[in-house]
Amino acid sequence: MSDPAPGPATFPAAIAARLRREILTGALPPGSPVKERDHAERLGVSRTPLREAVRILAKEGLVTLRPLRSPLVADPTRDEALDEVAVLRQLELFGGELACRNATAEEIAVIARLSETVERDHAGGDPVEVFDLDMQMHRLIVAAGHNAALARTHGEYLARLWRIRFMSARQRTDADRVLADHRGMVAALAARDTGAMRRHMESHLDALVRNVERHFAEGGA
Amino acid sequence: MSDPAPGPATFPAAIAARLRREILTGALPPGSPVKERDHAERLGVSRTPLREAVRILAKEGLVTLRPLRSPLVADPTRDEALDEVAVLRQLELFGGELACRNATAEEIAVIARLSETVERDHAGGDPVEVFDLDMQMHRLIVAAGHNAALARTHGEYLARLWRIRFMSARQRTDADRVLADHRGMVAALAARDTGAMRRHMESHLDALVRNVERHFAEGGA
DNA sequence: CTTTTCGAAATGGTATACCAGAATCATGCC
DNA sequence: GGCATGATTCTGGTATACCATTTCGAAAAG
Repeated sequence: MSDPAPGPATFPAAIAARLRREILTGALPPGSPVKERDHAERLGVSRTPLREAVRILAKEGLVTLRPLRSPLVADPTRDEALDEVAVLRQLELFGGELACRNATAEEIAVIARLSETVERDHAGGDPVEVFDLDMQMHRLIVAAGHNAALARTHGEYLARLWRIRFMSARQRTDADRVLADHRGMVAALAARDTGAMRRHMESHLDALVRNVERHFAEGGA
Repeated sequence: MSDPAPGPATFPAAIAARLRREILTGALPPGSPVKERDHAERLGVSRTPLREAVRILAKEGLVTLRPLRSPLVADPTRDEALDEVAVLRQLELFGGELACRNATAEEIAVIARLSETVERDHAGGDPVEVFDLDMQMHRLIVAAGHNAALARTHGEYLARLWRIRFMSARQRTDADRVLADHRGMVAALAARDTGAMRRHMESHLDALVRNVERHFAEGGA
């Protein structure tokens, strides 16, 4: 979420990254069609790689495919979003448990440093930047569990929920409690205390559920 | 796993289904390259849809993509497979818990009927058929949890682990304990007893872990 | 004025031609 | 004889042309 307008993206993954950014920032609003020719011309690329990029985004759940029709930018309902949060919760709790068991000292140190960075930059830093750091921390914790399949699937859910998380988080930051959760998670990880880790992660994830519910209650798109 | 040699598959999903079957049955052994031109000609289809089919299989984890190289039929190591089983375990346990809470009476009845079918056909029936029914039962239980995201992700893991599960199950059936687990799961579901459900599913999934470990210990491919 | 119908434009799906990088093998040098 | 090196062949990546279906507006019937 930093590059402004890079040159013509050549690989499908790069095209997907660009479209993903446009979707997540709202430049491509939910429900809008993703027409192959239009976006291909706009991005200075052929239909073939753009088509593949759309498929990548579809697999991530950011766009929904319709046979013989234009794909649409995904527009999950409240219940669908909560279902995804529920799965994310299970994946992340499992990741935390594995991290307590398998994380190396270096990984713990990196996570602790990142937590401090978030805490330091929280007040003055760019909210988007802080939000990305927060997500990166969760990703690192799961990665520290040393289960590649879990890390991959967890990453997919994070990507799919990025926009909702972002729009939920910017409404009310809950800054103090979020930071307290982070501190608790880092401490639990350092102590390899799976019970404490689970408690702090549950607190964190419960807050996410509340944020999402409030987001939709306030007519979020 | 029934159609012998259908006519030219026209849609990518159909092509993917055919390739999937060939991979899971071992016709395309793990590690073998999936060359676009060869298979496109063999299946009487162009490279474009076949390419998309390969991407579908890649997302399912059945083939691994390499930049500028032929994709390979996936050949997971023991640890990778066990990692995936561990995630499947979490997903399935969560599905069982949700099923106890959200399943309708009709869904419970369907699952109970299927369990009886498996039990009846187990002795004489085709092993492949029985295996598919077993997997279908797990799929139905998770689906009864009424969490679409969970069902989708769980289905992906089932597909990815199909071959290993199949080759593990055919070695030693563990028939009696498997059927006992099924009965226990159905009973727990009917009683909406999440604790009992979890215990029986854990028994089932522990057996799966043992099967996979034995499969690799015996030099499984 | 509303509704239906027909046709032109648009759009996704597929086939094919072309391009760039990689693998392979023959050849020549050490 | 072994190894580096080069050209040929093969393979995935991309662009483009063609086709089938859908869509949507205009025109005509009610």
